Amino acid sequence: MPNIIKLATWNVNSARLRLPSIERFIKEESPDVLGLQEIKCQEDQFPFEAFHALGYEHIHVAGQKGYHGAATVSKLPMTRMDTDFCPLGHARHVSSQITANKHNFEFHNFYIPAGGDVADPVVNDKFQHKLDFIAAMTNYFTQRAAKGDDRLVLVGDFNIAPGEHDVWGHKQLLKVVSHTPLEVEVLARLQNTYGFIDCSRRHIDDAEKLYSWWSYRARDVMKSNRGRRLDHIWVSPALAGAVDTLGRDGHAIHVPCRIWDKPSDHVPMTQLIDLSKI
DNA sequence: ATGGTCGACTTTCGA
Repeated sequence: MPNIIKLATWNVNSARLRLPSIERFIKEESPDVLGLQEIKCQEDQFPFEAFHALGYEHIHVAGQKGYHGAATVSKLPMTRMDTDFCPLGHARHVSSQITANKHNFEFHNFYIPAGGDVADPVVNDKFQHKLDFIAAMTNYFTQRAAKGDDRLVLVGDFNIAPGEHDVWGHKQLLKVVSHTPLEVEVLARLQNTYGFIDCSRRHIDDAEKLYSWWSYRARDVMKSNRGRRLDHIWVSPALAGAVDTLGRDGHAIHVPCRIWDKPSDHVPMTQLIDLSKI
């Protein structure tokens, strides 16, 4: 087992329909652990065999019929954790304790609610649900943070682009769900519980545009390039050294996946973790 | 200019 492992996250918008693309991504990038969101199937419909054939022996699925859903597939041994964040009972999260070279870390895979169209919790239940879901995460990690120096990885589709250069047009999107000041604030509050490190910005300047999602509705999606950085990989401070070994080269947002055949509207991202530094 | 497109599973919802 090498000392450097690769973690990945991808909102695939249907695990079954996207399976050929997922297989291609795995062959190109060989992640050791891959968190999937929006699998859009029940657990018994998840393509376990395809992942087993690619060496992912360990699979945790939180599925439901038709909508949402998260799954984590891993080459490394995992133990399922018992956590719950969704007030509506949606399958939007799966937490796993992972063992790598005798080191343990937790891998929390999230699909935070998108929040509907109107950025007002009074008139839009979906926006309120998004805030409630993030509040449940914040409560959980606040309690955890009081106890010690845990090795945590949080990944997934957070459905919030926090920074000015995490969207194609900051001013144009200030009232658009995913980039409102209120969402940015509650995400920062979640991040502050542990002082989570935003891996995409660890070695890339805040002024550089970074996107992980582009609407299906856009024409000439890559030419117009009206993207948002909705997907995230965060690590707790105990893993800071483990993400710094390779600097900027340790992280990647795999933009070309957006123009593969039958693409997801999100692209995957990867982060290397140097186990010798934990 | 306020559309437009996906995917699952229905005659519509969530994104």
